[in-house]
Amino acid sequence: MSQPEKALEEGTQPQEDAGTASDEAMRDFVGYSLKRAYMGAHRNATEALEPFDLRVRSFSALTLIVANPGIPPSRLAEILQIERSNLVVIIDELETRELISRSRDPQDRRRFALHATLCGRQLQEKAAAAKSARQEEIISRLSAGEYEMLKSLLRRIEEGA
Amino acid sequence: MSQPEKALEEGTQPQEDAGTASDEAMRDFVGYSLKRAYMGAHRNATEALEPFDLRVRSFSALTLIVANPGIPPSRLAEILQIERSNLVVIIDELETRELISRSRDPQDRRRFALHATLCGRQLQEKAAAAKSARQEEIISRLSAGEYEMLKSLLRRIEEGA
DNA sequence: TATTGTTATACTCTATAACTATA
DNA sequence: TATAGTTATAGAGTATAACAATA
Repeated sequence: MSQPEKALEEGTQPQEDAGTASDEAMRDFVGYSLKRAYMGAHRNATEALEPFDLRVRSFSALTLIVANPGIPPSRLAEILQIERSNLVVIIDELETRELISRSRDPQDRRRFALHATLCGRQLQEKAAAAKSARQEEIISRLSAGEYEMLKSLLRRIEEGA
Repeated sequence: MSQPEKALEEGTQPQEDAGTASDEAMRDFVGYSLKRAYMGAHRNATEALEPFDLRVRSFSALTLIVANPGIPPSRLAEILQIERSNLVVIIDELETRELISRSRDPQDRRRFALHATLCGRQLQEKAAAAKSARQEEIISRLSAGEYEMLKSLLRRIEEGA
């Protein structure tokens, strides 16, 4: 489809001038553009969640617990694609702040069932609204159709990788 | 444009069933999909570059040095959006492997001018070809038009953030 | 006084192994 | 024997402060 070497051969000719240095040579690697877009969105989200004392990952965990009451940590780790061992500290913090509760699953006492508390649901709702409002600043330049297209294309990239 | 809370209210109704747990509640946050697509692409790229003993970041640095001969580390750090102090170790490794060379800029002796060696250019070319071939596996499901659209949309997300 | 490259350091994120309790 | 949760730890990646050389 695209030849990344192209930029080096015909596009920007290598020049002995540091002032004109650009990242054009990396732009044919879609991962490069993905990373930069992700980094920008992540910075944006981090700032939006800061007033709620939530990091992006703890917000994601809280949101998924609100949406999936009773979810066990193992399933949550699987969805978030992080190690169970690394999820523990996130859950610990959410529980300490009384945003979620841990209770043993009666069917399988190895498992915990995670539930958001009323306080947790309320915080999640406010944080989600703030995050959405902030996200609007980024995607306001896209039409509704373009936004749906972007999500669809990202989904296909994700599934292909 | 989109209301992330929607999924919780009308889409997937919170069910006391861990088996049906999904990440649908996070899908209205474009950063979530961006991260997953980026992570997949990064894993893919890491694997493609492994035979060349290059990490994604050192490949990016080498590629930009090949494309921009004489670029100083400060400009390279700026383009890659990393701290100068963290770039030092990357440049050190590329120089130790004799893929690039450091020489003082005669105009401004504070600066270095970075150049790829012949060996460095050859390795970059081979690695870029392997990375592109591997990338094809991901984007082969997209038409040429969709691929260009994706890159354009990512660019606009990046610029808006 | 400001900038470039550098070192040292700390903090976050991620990955792995081993343990316990349950199945 | 296998799985869920947990602990400890090591490795990346990232951010900050301070310094020497140069402008």
